[in-house]
Amino acid sequence: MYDRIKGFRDFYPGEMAARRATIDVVEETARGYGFREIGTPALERAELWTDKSGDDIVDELYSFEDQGGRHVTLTPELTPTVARMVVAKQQALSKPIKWFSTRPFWRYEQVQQGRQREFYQTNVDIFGSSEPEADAEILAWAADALTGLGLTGEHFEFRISHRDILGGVLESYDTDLDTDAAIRAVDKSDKLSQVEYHDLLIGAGLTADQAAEFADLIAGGDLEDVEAFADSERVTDAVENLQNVLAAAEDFGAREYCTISLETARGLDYYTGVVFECFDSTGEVSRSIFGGGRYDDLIESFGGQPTPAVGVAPGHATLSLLCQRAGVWPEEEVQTEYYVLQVGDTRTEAARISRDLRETGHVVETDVAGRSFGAQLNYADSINAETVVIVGEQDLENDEVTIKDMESGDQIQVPVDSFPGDLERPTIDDFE
RNA sequence: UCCGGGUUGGGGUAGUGGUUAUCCUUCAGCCUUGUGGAGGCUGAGACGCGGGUUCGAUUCUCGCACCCGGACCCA
Repeated sequence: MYDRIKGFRDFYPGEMAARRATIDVVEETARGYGFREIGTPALERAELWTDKSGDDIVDELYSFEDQGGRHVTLTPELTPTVARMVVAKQQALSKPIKWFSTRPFWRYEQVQQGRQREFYQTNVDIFGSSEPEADAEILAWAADALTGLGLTGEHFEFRISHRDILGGVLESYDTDLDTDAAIRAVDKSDKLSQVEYHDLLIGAGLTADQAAEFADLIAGGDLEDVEAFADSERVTDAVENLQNVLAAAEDFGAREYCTISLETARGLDYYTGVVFECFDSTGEVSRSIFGGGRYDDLIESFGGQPTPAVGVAPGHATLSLLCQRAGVWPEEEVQTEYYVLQVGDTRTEAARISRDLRETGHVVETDVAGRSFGAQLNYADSINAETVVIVGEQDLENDEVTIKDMESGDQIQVPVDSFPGDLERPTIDDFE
């Protein structure tokens, strides 16, 4: 016996069937918006990450030197790869560029609930539009994908904010402020006590009074208050942009899932405008389900023409947790439409029937193990076969086969020549 | 990297410093070359790995691996 690698998972057919159904919903929703699927390498040059984030990040990468002496890494996220792809063909690609992909990523991290070292994400991005409609379309896609999975507004919410609101309000204090530290404090405020939160803000350079005032303002989430308080062009523009995105989201059917939450900061990295995170409304899944936002500077920083971008990337592990808590996770079982049961030397006829049934797109199994009647029926039951076609020597003597409905146990003899005939989905009901 | 809790056939479990490790389930075959979801019989299958203590360790002990939570982190 060999052990699995920690943080890597096997998916057996039952669970995989549920995952496949979920991925299909998410991807079909993206196709419906005209997002086009792309394929990307598992391995990239490590410089894609170390150049931007420093060598410390290597600790969290599955990176190594390959036989050609290249410093490579399993990709921990899609964004740099997509940015590279956009830059490489920037002139050739018609805008806006709307891409999606579902695939695994790898990070050497501590394993926790909803977080493995190999994990799957569906990335959905729009490049080449700075209009609020692009942000709203990302939100609308995410909302459609989740509702398509059977979730409702009772199960999830998008907490939405704008990077320039926090930054702009902080800027309006005329003190020497560590803005990044303050934003980091806001991002963590959920998990901190009020005292700890205020202490962090004070540590970033605010006075105690300012910290309390700032915390109240941000927690209040009232855009007009914020705008009036900061009284700066940057904040005014940000508020207007956020309101425009929400207005578009209204038309796109996603507004009802959005809550303004200025405490949502989404880290510090490449986000530049609207940011949002999806949360479990019941609070049972404590961390955010996924996040997204606008990153208008990234393409340029990868050597391309300035190109606005907005995207989101739901992880399938947290998505699965959310669906399970909500009771809408698909049944974890395999499905089979027909089992063609052979008794005696009936392979030729059984094969013909199996092939005919598969022609019309059905899942059809037949015996490949030389098993007895009882054992075959047992197996048919175990694979959830809906209909069993018994091709037996006795039936064939009368030029018949037996159709058996597995749920009711009812069965009926039908002429072998008329099965499956022209029927798309023959069941016992067609012959009674 | 750190903290807590775990690990006995495929799954779920009982138990013990010393005979053949308990029970349920599962799987395979048979009873039954013609009827699964009922029964009977037969069979398969486990003390996570390594070191230590001991005459003897699945049991005590240490380390490691893996699992479940959590902290940090989260591009």
